[in-house]
Amino acid sequence: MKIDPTTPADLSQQIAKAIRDAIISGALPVDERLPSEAELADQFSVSRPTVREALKRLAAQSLIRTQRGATGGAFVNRLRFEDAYGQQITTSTLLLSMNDVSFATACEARYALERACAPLSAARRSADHLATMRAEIHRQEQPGLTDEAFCASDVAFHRALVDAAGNPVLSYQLAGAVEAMQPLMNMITFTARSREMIIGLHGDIADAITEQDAANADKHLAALANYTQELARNVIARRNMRKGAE
Amino acid sequence: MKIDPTTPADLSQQIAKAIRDAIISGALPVDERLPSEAELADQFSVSRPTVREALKRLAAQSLIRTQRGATGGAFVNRLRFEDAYGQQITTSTLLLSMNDVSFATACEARYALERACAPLSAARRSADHLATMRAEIHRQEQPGLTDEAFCASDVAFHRALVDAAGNPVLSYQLAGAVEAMQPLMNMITFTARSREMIIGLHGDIADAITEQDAANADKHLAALANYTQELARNVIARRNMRKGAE
DNA sequence: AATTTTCATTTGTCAGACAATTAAACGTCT
DNA sequence: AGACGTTTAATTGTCTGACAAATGAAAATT
Repeated sequence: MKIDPTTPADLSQQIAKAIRDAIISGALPVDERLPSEAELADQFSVSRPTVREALKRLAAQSLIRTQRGATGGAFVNRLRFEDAYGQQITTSTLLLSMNDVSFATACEARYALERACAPLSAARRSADHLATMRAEIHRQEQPGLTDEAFCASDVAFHRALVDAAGNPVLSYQLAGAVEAMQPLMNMITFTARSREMIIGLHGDIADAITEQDAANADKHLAALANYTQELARNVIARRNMRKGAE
Repeated sequence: MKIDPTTPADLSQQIAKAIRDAIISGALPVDERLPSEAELADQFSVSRPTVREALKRLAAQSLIRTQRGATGGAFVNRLRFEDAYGQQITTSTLLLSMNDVSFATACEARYALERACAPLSAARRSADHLATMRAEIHRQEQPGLTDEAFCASDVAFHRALVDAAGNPVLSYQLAGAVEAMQPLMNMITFTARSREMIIGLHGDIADAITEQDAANADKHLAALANYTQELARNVIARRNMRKGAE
């Protein structure tokens, strides 16, 4: 592993890239121990703090883990789906909040992806996933539920629907789309009436998945997508009216 | 922003989390300048190297950018879709290579997501996207093309198809799925015969998108998914046979 | 008024030191 | 010999102080 000595700035970034490339290429396999910080400093001809900054960059991406002590050091970390979920959700949330993505765009993406999962979920759903979906619907029917709790349960319902597809790659991809929507969904305060409608559609979807009826599941998901978009349009229109009245 | 003084280890991680939470919550808006490293060190009662390690963690996630000089410092970075693509691709690639995800699973996820885009692409495709797709098909027909170049062109074709949906959130999500597959696809050395078949299906898909025929686009994408899976099964079967003969 | 110079501020890097942690090596006692 | 405590060496975590490099603002000069 070499770094370019002609561009002196950001040594820690260059070192991080060199090590990251070695991990991606497979030259450093999972659980392999990196040389100690002192050895890396020697190899790259930099100081230990600079090496440490590079290692912290990699740790922030869950590419390495560190351990203190005699046999400690930095080890190549097996990137697990659960670890990646968190990063995916953080990134997606910030992308939406920092780039003026309209609710309509985010909502469209979310339901398009979710509808892609539905046929697989219908085919492979386990009793566990069905039970989770039913439990969340039941929770959503509780009258005293706060808007935040309702939205959280909504997310849990949809994640169960996605997980039912039994494809971890899909679950990972969808985690970002579904979870990142929650702050936007929270902006839309659900009235009792709209909750009723949504719970009804959740029930229809759960029924279709139970009966392994992919076409019906898709139909009801599409209906839910349309209803959500309509709700959002109303909320936005009302907000604009209020603004105009001020 | 406070950090927990009772768990002394990993101060830089705690500081990074505190600042990250402030960014996600919106307390630190885009382009806001953070206090200087010396000031942060004072505020958190740690040394400057520790603060720097925390800032490097955030820089690794593209949450901040730094600038030297009198009016320099660390600024909250607007996370752009292009920046997020890279991280998404790195993470997806490592997830697939480190977790023994089967080709079938990855392929299923990829085509499920891509088929979710197809109806939107059919409705909204621009002349630009159509031209890109045709150009890549033309490139794929060149007889002297290496396997690597063919795969790269394949990726470009599918990215144009996804981008045609005109939804940046979808493009972001799909980037990981499509690009991360490339190393796996490269394992499958395409014969001249299979290239012909794939190019034909690409043409069918491009035709359907041109005619804004969502149903046909989906049909041909499904056919491409099936054919890819079949190719993979053959390659794997042949490899196992060779292993058995040794 | 325009240009050059100086200067203060900030990040980037380095050297050296000590604390905390950890497992292995070592010694001691039964 | 084996079990159990002790020492020790290696390694990361943190701190202090220093200097270099970049950069914009202020001051000096033409």
